[in-house]
Amino acid sequence: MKLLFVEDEPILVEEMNSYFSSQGFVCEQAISFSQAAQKIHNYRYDIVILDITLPDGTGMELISGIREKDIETGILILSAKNSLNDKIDSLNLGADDYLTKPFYIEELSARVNALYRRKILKGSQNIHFDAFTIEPFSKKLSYKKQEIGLTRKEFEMLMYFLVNKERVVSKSAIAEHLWGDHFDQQDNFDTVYVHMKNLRKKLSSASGKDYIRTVYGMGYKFSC
Amino acid sequence: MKLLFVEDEPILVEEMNSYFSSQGFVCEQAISFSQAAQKIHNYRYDIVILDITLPDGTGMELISGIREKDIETGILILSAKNSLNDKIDSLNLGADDYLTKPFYIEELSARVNALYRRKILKGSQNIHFDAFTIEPFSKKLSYKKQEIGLTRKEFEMLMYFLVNKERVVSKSAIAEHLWGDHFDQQDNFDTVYVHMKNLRKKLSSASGKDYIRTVYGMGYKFSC
DNA sequence: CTAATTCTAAAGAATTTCTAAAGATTTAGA
DNA sequence: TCTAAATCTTTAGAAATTCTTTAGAATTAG
Repeated sequence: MKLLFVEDEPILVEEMNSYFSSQGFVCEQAISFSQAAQKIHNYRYDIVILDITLPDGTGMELISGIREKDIETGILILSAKNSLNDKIDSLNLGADDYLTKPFYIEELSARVNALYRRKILKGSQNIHFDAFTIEPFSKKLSYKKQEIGLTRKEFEMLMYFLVNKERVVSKSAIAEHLWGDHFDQQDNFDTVYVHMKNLRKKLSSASGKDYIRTVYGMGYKFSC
Repeated sequence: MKLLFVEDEPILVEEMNSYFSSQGFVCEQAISFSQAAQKIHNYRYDIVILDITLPDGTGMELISGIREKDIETGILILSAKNSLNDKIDSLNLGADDYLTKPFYIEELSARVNALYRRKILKGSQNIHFDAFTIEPFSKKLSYKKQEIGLTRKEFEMLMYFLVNKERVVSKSAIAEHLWGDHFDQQDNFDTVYVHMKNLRKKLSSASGKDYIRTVYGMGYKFSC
């Protein structure tokens, strides 16, 4: 469970960091909207805690930016001024909760945990890597909210890679997983090659990155 | 499970020593950064407990030194001053946990054990020798975080040596292990020689050390 | 029946593995 | 101690294997 703090007061950041780290959250921080935007662009966070009063621009844009990329990220707004307008605007844009400074860390924690529980309940057994989201139930892959059509074989192949992330999987293991008994050892791997190529192409042309590496003579390895 | 205490207060060292020894940890100590650096260079520790306020230099360098060598070593920082900066810096550099002096030995123990559990969970079925790490599932060899590409035959040969560390293995044993039935006694060992040479070269050009000694007329012996 | 998916086949690119030969080192025996 | 034989190292390139890509045929699903 990954948190991002967007906040420029180091002491507050540190306090949140240590508090949530000790609760088992993985924490990162950004001290400006631009830095936050960059981090959000490159990674995926489960909950973003966002001080909208930062000096370098409007936090509202950041909120819509997050929502554009990924509907599942929880957004919790911090605000120094108890402004009704900010509150309404940010909730309208898609924030999930709102807290006014100053606050007790325990209250923030309660709200973050509430968000966290909601996310778990909502059945977010979705799988994420970088900015990709996989919805196993509907067999859908998307990159930053944009759906990428995968065929069934491609989807199964990707799932198998994700289960075996960072491990080398042999072609026969892949074949066995995709075709079961129907796959003969005598068969050649031509069709594996073809699906591999197509899956690679779809992943890389969406993200610009390569995820599946060939380990010559041994198999393939998925990393992210 | 091997611990290293980097600490210059003899009483504290003695206390930690007896406490963790009785828990089954193997303990060593260094009373300065330079001594610690030397020990870390020569051995591999599972967890390093590091007082960053030692007088002879910056502990930050030591942290990055450890991380450069081996990503899996746990690092726990002790600090006399409750300095926020030290904490942030050291955590940023790759320390795993932080504890402020003075502390109860029980709290340190709890944190060390937490680190230990995390390490076990992380699948430490990885194999280490000197600063080399082998990840059998990802078929990866690395030296101080840097990956060394091995071909399949080289990888299998290295694994065979590690299983038979400090023993003399004959060429026919190696050949049998690498080629199974396909290897004929009538065949010559030319190809074994070639793979041996290539493996040796990769190991030595990464580390500057030779690990595989020729035992004339009998075979080869791997030591580290 | 149509469209999408899956598979086949073949060319060629990339990488590893093997072969062969020359040179170096070690051992054993004179 | 010297020499010949045996064993090992190294090199370079040939051969074999493994992988990528393409295009189109066969199959399947809607």
